[in-house]
Amino acid sequence: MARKQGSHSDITGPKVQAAALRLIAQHGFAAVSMRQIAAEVGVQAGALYNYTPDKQSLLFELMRSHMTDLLAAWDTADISGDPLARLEGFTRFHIHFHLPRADQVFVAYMELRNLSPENFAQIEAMRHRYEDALEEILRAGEAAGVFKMADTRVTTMALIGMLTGLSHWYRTDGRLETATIEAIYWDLVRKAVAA
Amino acid sequence: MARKQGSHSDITGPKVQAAALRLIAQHGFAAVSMRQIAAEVGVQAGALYNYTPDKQSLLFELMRSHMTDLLAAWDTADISGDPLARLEGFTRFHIHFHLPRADQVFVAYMELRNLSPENFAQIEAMRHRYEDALEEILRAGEAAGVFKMADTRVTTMALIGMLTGLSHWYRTDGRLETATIEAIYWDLVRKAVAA
DNA sequence: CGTCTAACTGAACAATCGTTCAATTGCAAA
DNA sequence: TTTGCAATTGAACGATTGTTCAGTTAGACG
Repeated sequence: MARKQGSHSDITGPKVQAAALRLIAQHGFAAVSMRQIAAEVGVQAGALYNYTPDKQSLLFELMRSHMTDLLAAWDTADISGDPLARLEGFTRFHIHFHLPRADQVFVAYMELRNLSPENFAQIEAMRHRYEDALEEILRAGEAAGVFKMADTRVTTMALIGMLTGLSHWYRTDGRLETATIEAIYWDLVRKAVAA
Repeated sequence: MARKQGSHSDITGPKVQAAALRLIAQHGFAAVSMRQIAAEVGVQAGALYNYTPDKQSLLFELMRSHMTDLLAAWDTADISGDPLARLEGFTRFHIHFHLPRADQVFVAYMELRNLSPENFAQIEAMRHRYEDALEEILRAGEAAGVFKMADTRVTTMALIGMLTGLSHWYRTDGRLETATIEAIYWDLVRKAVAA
């Protein structure tokens, strides 16, 4: 019979994820030990194995849930309209979603090489779905004559790179609000693909 | 009395650097052991300490020499002319320099958090000098009225991010030549900051 | 040809790694 | 209040870590 709500399990589980995310983002997966994560949670190392079968699965679950959240949020966002409006929607959605999730973005980008081949393939597939969403918008705009690019696939990767790079230097305590950043980046994106 | 040229030292030294660079780029600094590097070189682990005082210094030297090469190449490039020509020069220089150095770029970006605070500060300062070179071009173009941006500093970071992101997905065995990539990216950069 | 020493080996060091598991704890249900 | 079991402890495991160092080797020099 399972424990009721409020039992330690329901509290410790999320704590493990949060501690692992923070520590891995800061020091890197290979540099963080299970004992460090356990200490941050306030338990012994052995207790972590009630919440993950092993260290690799812990990393994978962090990345998988981040990508799942991203794709779910994108589906919910329901960006529609003409290609220009959809491109603006994608740009603002990307920034709005990623800026408050600095640790997740960091881990999802930096720790890909520490995933097992099977786990890597799953994350990569999800990332690809997200990239394809942008590429589809660009192709629609190209077909409609409102966008003009030398190479659509390369432009997709270039814009994704520009948007993702933002998470690597933006600081929430800096001089710029999220809304300001959104406007600046949208200006760059819009002009870059303008017909 | 030092050994003459052709001694093992002159051969093993570069081999250590090359092996460390390749392995760290592939698996990450913390995930690579001194014994793995030694095995790749063809020596025992203890022999590495003829070429580096410790593992941390080995990483720092890889990053320092990469950044030194970059800044030296930029100084030599001697990009001049009107702001538009200089921006094109910077864009093409960046791609031309970075594309054949995928491992160095990877290590220089992914392993910053594994540097000691003093070493980090040095690398960061060099990176800043490079970013400033782009920012100066953008400001000159802005003053001349040939560029127009919502925020010059943010645009600098956005363009650097876009250009650097290229190294993360570009494969030398892919469908696109370096010259083609240069042209595509220059097209995006030029339009993004156009007045 | 014999000498010297840079280069390297191979073993050892204490520390730390991920993971397992019998024993203990403490709360919820009966 | 007693019972049952989820949650956790704490110790242990074999493996591996970065680093040191006395001893061996081999190639260039006098």
